[in-house]
Amino acid sequence: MAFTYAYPHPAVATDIAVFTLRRGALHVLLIERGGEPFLGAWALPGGFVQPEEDLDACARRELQEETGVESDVLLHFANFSAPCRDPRERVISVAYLALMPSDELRVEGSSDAAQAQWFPIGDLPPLAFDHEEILRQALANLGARARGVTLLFALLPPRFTLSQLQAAYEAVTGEEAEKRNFRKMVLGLGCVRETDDFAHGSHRPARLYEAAA
Amino acid sequence: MAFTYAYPHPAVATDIAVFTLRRGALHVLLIERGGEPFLGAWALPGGFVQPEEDLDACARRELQEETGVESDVLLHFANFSAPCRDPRERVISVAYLALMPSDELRVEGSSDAAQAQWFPIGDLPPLAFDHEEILRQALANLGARARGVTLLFALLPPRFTLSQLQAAYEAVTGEEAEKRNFRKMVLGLGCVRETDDFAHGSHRPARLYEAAA
DNA sequence: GAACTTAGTGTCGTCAATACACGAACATGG
DNA sequence: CCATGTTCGTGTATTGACGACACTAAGTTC
Repeated sequence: MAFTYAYPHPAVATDIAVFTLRRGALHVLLIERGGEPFLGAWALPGGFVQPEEDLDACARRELQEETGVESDVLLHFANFSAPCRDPRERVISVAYLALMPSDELRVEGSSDAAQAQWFPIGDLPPLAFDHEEILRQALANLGARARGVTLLFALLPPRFTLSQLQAAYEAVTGEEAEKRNFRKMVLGLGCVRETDDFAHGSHRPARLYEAAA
Repeated sequence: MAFTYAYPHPAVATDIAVFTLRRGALHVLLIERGGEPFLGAWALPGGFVQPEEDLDACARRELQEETGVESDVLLHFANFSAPCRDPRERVISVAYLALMPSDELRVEGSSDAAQAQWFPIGDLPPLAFDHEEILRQALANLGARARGVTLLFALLPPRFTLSQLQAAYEAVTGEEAEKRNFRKMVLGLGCVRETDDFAHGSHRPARLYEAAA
């Protein structure tokens, strides 16, 4: 066995708050725990870091394992390290937030998760561990970063209308935006490029945009 | 022994980039390592998390032990978790940045540190581990947060002149500010309160300000 | 083809940020 | 003590950004 430092080693896990939009409302993905502690309770997906991966890779792997999806956006936003946040032993949680377009949801259970399910923000069950606090901070962080707009692309399909983008903006920040000003801002930022195609289906078709190079 | 999760446990440490201003230039505190690995190399202060403390407390304690000072500002900004960043075993580093007024420096060595010393940014020795990368990110993060101005109070004595504040702003962000506009901005933010005292010593005395309630 | 619904646009007023120059107050040195 | 030098401290005019606001355009649906 290799040398190890003479200090106690805590367990280290990542927890991921995965957000998506469904019918215009922000939802978060929760799993029902399949083991102790908190058997049967809802929790954020996540798991322990493996020896050969860094924390980003751990979060990406756990997300893949527990939801079957890969997210372009996977952002670390805080650590949670209270000594007793897990009743069994010390676990330091490295918290990430992830975004995905609602199309790509393939919610599946796994060994650690009896089931996985989307919950609307604002109608959440009680959560295991300190996950309510983690989720609170994830939402605050997401809201702050959403002002840059580019983050929101990860909540939308590859091509989207400006109305969709605005709806995402409003759902995430909680603030209403004025249509003309919002469009001016987005186009002014230069972060979208217009395509020649239009979204049909309801009333007047809307031009489709995509993320700029 | 209590139950432990059946996953390998990495070592977890905090590393702290402590900044101060000396003669108008931003400096960072480095220690000369007193043990292997990287014996004799310069490194950021830091150390392993103890069972009964959370990460913030760990950073605060290490800062106290290795520099003898307590900082009001101690901010987590990133994790560093490449599996091989420490040659002996896996160590996940939780990186903090701290600020302190140049008055309060009591640089002392310790068991882990042969000596501690302030280095000007821009004239740094080679650093141990991945500490050069950590420091780079700390500087970028500090620069971004300094625009809020309130963070800068931690670099100054309790009462300071607006010229001092502006010098701190310029040293940290690297950008020059226009005197009248800078004062307008600071006073407009309402984050400082003027006192009835003045700083004497050179030429015309400058009014002293303090952090607003 | 009439009615409905969403898409898309331009202007004006207000406010914030920028650039810019000089008199005031004190220290220093002759 | 007076002249000089240095930093402190202020106001205005211009410009660009942001917010409010109402109507026409284009398809869909009935």
